[in-house]
Amino acid sequence: MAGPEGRGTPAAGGAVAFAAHDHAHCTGEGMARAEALSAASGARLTPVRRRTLEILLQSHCALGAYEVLERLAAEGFGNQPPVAYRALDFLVEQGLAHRIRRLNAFAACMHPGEAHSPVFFICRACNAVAEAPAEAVRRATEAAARGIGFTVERTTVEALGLCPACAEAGA
Amino acid sequence: MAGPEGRGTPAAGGAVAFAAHDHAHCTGEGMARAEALSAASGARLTPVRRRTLEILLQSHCALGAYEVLERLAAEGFGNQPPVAYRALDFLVEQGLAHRIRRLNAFAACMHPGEAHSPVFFICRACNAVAEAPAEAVRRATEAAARGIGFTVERTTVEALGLCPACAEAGA
DNA sequence: GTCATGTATGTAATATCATAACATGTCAAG
DNA sequence: CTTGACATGTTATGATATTACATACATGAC
Ligand SMILES: [Zn+2]
Ligand SMILES: [Zn+2]
Ligand SMILES: [Zn+2]
Ligand SMILES: [Zn+2]
Repeated sequence: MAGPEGRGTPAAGGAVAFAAHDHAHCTGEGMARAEALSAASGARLTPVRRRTLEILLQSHCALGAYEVLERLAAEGFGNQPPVAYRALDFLVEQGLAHRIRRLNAFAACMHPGEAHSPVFFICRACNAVAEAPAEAVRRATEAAARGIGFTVERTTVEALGLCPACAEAGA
Repeated sequence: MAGPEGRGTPAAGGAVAFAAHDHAHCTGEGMARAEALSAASGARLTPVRRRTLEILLQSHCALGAYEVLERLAAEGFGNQPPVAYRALDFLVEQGLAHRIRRLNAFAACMHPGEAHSPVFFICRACNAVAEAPAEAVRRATEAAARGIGFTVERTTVEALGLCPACAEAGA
């Protein structure tokens, strides 16, 4: 129902991409890709999981587990934390969503399927979040790891700063 | 009193550096640098703050705020969460400690003073943590940021994987 | 000195995030 | 129809973090 909203002020948003664009398209596209990937991998995209992904895509924001839970519960799914955490963990494992640790929140992946090591850019003024592929960052991290004999399996890269809109407004 | 210990099993550690080395030296050296930097910048390294840094340096591990609090309280400082969080936040702001989000923990900085954008390597088997400078990672992140008009102020880079010891043991 | 001001600390209460443990339901293979 | 694997629901609790307010301490005017 509601447009993009979530963490941060409603006015400011918390959008997963900075540029304006067609949300409905994102959502439809995202669900279609998720379906395809799940079918291919044999992962079971059950009703709660599917709906959880839709919620993330529709909100187009980073949402806390309890925000997701609220929406799920309002639609007749369980209303206890594990319901949301389990669905979210599944999505993260399948590469359909990401966890953003600085915000204690989750966001639908903008590039599912493609092998990617995303960087998240988080605006400290409006809480908007953008996911960008960053192969170069991954390579640099692994180079540093080799120097100390560490084997990298996953990396979390989150940058805090100002989105284009807030930088302009603040200037 | 106790040697290095904290998050994770006492046996396994959670050390802030993988290689064996002289803890006492680290601690003394670390406190001396902290003193010098605080004097230079005018920051007030008060008793709680000073002791908090010592605790991090001595433990030589990533410690949770409540673990730090426990130790502070045992020495007569306040025993409520804000006491620990305030001291830890101060240290992080001054660049004397880092917050490790994946572990909900804090660790003394191994390279205070030097401008650095650290990468943390976290062993998923033994919880050991190593801090490594990674200028190349910062540059790659900023390059990606420029592409979308984002202004980076701080970055968090945490890599999960296997430390040399655990990789060998597991192999 | 003492007064006002800013900063640091102490404490109580509460908010927020996350998981453990167990019960119930669903579905397909045997 | 039973069994086993997996998903979901629910209760309870644990772990992490912050708000709000009270108190103490420093510093610099007056
Ligand atoms: Zn992604
Ligand atoms: Zn912004
Ligand atoms: Zn450091
Ligand atoms: Zn290890």
